[in-house]
Amino acid sequence: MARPTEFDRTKALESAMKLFWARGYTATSLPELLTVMGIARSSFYASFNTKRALFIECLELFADRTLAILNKKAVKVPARALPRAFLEATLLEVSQRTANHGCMMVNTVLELADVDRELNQLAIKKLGMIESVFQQAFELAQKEGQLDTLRSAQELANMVMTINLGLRVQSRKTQSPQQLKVMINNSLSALGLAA
Amino acid sequence: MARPTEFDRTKALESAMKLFWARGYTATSLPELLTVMGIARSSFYASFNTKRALFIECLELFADRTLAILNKKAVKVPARALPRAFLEATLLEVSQRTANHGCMMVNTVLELADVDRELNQLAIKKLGMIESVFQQAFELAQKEGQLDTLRSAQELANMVMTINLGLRVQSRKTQSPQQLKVMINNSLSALGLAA
DNA sequence: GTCTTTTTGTACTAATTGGTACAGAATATA
DNA sequence: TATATTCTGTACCAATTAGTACAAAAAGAC
Repeated sequence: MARPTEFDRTKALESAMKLFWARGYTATSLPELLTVMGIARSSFYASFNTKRALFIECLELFADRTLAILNKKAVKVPARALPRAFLEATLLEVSQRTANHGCMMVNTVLELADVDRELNQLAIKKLGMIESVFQQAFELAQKEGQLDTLRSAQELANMVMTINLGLRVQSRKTQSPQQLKVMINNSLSALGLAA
Repeated sequence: MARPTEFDRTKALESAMKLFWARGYTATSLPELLTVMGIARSSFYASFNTKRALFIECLELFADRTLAILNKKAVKVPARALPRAFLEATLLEVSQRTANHGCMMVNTVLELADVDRELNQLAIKKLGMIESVFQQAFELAQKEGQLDTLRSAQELANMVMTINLGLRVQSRKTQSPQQLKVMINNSLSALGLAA
């Protein structure tokens, strides 16, 4: 065998993900990708096939990380505190620059809805997985009597998602962390999940 | 003078707006625009200068129409019924295809946040005008004792906007009118504006 | 040190991008 | 009907797009 280690695939993927996250699929050009990834054109095609395939990998990386944050919180805090824990972790406990990038799944849904059905559906599926985690947490909490049953777990999870999606848009329109904090508090209190 | 009427500028602008609304700024090419507008390349540049200038015109057309709907409802229904009237008018009382396009301002904010600061700011400004209408309606209603003052008009308007933004994202992920209706009801009831 | 393999950089390609130039057609005014 | 003006269609432009070809360099295996 010969010349094994090449560059650092994981780091390159990470850099590409950040750029796609900030600028979207269409507006990100291959030369820009190569620059931030720090690799040559031929290495790119050898390792990632196409721009589109790379985008899918990036979207899945982003979704996996988001789900990891959510699942980690889900085993640490009670279900009624999960929405707050998730929103604060992803919107407040990050740099303002990161918060301003919003959520890559949400960005993708809006950018590609009528442009690339397949990528759009992938993003929608990932958002559905987030919603499922909330729903299952609420179902369990309701069974154990830790959460009132005025609303079904399914309905409540859906409402949390609507709020979540709304806040992701808010976070893309250059909001300060203070403003975002107020919005999170108000939204959660409206849902009866403030405490 | 000679040859006055050219094509129908208003209709061409309308067609362009619909395409930008559905596909966004970057993914809409000039040939596509010419096709739906039904005009030749030279006529296009004579009447609309550049693709970017056309987009600005379209965004302003969309915002004007949205504000017109909101203002019309604002003089017809009490302030606490305004959010519902607006959401139903723009999400339910339109074709499903139209609802699935979401809101052009929201789409623009997410697509161009880190791509074209100027267009992004324009979309943000228009969304701010929507929020202002809600705020002023709430202020007046509170002065006249028709709306409780548990929350300030400013806070309430902001919460309505977060819900509104969230529902625009929901509407882009191929939701049925029935699902959207449920989401609208649940969101408004969470805000204490259900009745 | 030689061989083999996989890297890398550069030079391409064909298609598409937004935008321009310009000749010729069309039409209102005179 | 002649003129002036503004339209339209086509042909172009330079730049950029994603993707390919290939020679040369690099490095482990033997």
